[in-house]
Amino acid sequence: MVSKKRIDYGFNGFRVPVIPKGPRSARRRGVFKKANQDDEACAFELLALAGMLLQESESSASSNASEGNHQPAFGQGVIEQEKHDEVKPIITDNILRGSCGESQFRTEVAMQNCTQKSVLDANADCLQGCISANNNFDCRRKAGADVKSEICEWDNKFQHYSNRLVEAPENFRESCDVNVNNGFRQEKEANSSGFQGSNSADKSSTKNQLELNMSRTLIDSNSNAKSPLYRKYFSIASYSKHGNGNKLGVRDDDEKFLRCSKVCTKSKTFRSPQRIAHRRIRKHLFSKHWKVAPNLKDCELSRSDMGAQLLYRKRKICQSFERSEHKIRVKRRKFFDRVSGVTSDGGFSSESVSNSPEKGMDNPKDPHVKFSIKTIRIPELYFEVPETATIGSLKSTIMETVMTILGGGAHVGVLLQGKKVRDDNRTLVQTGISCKESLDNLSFELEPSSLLDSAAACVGDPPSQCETSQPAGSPETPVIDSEITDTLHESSLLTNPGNLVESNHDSMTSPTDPTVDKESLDCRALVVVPASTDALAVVPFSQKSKRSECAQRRTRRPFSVTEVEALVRAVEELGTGRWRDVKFRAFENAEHRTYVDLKDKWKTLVHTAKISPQQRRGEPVPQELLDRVLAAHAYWSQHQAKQHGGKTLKITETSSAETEKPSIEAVVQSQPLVML
DNA sequence: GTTAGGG
DNA sequence: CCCTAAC
Repeated sequence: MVSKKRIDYGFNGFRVPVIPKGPRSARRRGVFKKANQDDEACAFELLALAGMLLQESESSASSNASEGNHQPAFGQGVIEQEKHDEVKPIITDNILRGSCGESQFRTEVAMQNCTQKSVLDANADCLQGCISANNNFDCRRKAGADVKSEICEWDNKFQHYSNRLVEAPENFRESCDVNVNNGFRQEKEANSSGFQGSNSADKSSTKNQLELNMSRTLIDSNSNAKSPLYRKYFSIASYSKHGNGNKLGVRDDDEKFLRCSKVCTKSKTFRSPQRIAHRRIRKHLFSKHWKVAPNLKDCELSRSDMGAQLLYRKRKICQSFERSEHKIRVKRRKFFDRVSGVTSDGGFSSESVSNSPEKGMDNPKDPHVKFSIKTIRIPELYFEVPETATIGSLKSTIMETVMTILGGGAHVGVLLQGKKVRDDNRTLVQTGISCKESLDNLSFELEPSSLLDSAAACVGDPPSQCETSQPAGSPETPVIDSEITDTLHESSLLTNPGNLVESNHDSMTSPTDPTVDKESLDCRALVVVPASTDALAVVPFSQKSKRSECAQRRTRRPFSVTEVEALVRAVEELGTGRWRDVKFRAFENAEHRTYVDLKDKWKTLVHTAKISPQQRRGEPVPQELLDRVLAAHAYWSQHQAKQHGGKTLKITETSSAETEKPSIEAVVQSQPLVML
């Protein structure tokens, strides 16, 4: 279990545990306790090495950039490592973390234990090639390369290398020596001379040179970390080798690897543990990350399947890796959404789309892509509310407008990287929406029906909904339907005081029944499903059901003080039974105010004037206006029967003649209201 | 189509 | 603000 734990640990981020300074602490930690897990131990160490190799590869990429090729002695056709600006496999990324802390320590240890280096160095190269190829799989896959053939290539190299390792360990050792002395950029020479089979005549001299150079490079690495590659190398040596006279007292720990090292150094049994180690490594690599063919034969038998699975698993890795980051991204995005508020998409768009890859990808034959829309952005809506408006009223105002728009009829649009995908017959795979990367660039949009070229979009809708069509994104008149046009029209007017008499004193406060808001939500176009469900979170109602089952309620628009004043003045002039005239006189251009609305408002004004100020809600109406309301109400209640058939002026004259209200008429005459 | 009144 | 009877 310990070994497994270690393996997991390595895979969980390749945080190679810091080797304790003393055997006791090492034992206490139980990090390297078990000695009968040699294979796993080797695998682990190799994985750790792989991490450092990769680290080296990255760091040397910059320092040795001018040197050209710095690939390991893995073969002539080693796939070039791409830059890392793209999504990297999790294994690579995590490798880079935490493996440096003890490398120094290992370097010191390795000074005295370098004889076994070649064996594990071979493994290291294998792993380097493996992971390098692994990286390239992902990158190339994204670039559209033939990954399958690359996989085969990698496999061939692996096989070839393994055979070399078995057949000519001495030659390979020399090649490793060269590498150690000169670094990765010497790999070509290593391949041509040592690896391909050089005479091992001055093997001893090579060895001496090796040790000499190791000492030197140790200094180098100690001084300025010029060659982390060597640290990497030494580190492996320290893991595999466990000499006596270990000054640093890690013998205890190293002995845990004694069996492994012993086995590995025997030429007869050399093959098997190495194979096992390879296989283990591969197995773990695959099982942990790819869950694919555990050995070469399997790979050879079905390369294509392997390629597919590799791709699939690799994608899975990336997805699982990205998921955590994606959460952060989503959070940030949510935050930004709240801050920014207004956008210019010209429609509703889901700003964050996520999926659940691990479940949806379980069956490669019929993968499912799950979506959940976590935020909805509402663009192109402008509100102007007084400073005294409550948060609740603001919410209500926004909610009502949103619901009005949604109720006006919307269709779901799919945008990939900001571009609309119009072909409804294409599959997700064909469109490229089946992978996680594209999901990040996927968004949904609620398109207003009037924007659709399809005539069906307007079926059953009033003609005005089609007439009001305007380009989405137009800041002035984003159009969903006539109702919304109306709403937004006024809203834009409100920002334009010159167009509206009531500009500066408008109130969006809700002075009346708050339950209206709740009622208005009952039959809206969107049903937001709780995020816990897996289904698409936003389910648009069909227009037909909406239209037939629930006629759309108009946006609630509380009367402003200005409007109240105009209404009072008109009623004072015209009386309470001529709402059509009142409409034409004072609200002719206010299309959203019907004479029924004016009548209702007068009714509520009378009621408001009769109740105590504490009972009143909404934006306060000046008491002076309310007094006039009561006076006019009383007057016209008395004179209701006397005003038929007369013009305003005549009535006024009559009224003034009969009653005591000449001043009212004077005011009305002198200041006719013009409402837009 | 308007008015009036209840909801 | 909606609904609708009544006109």
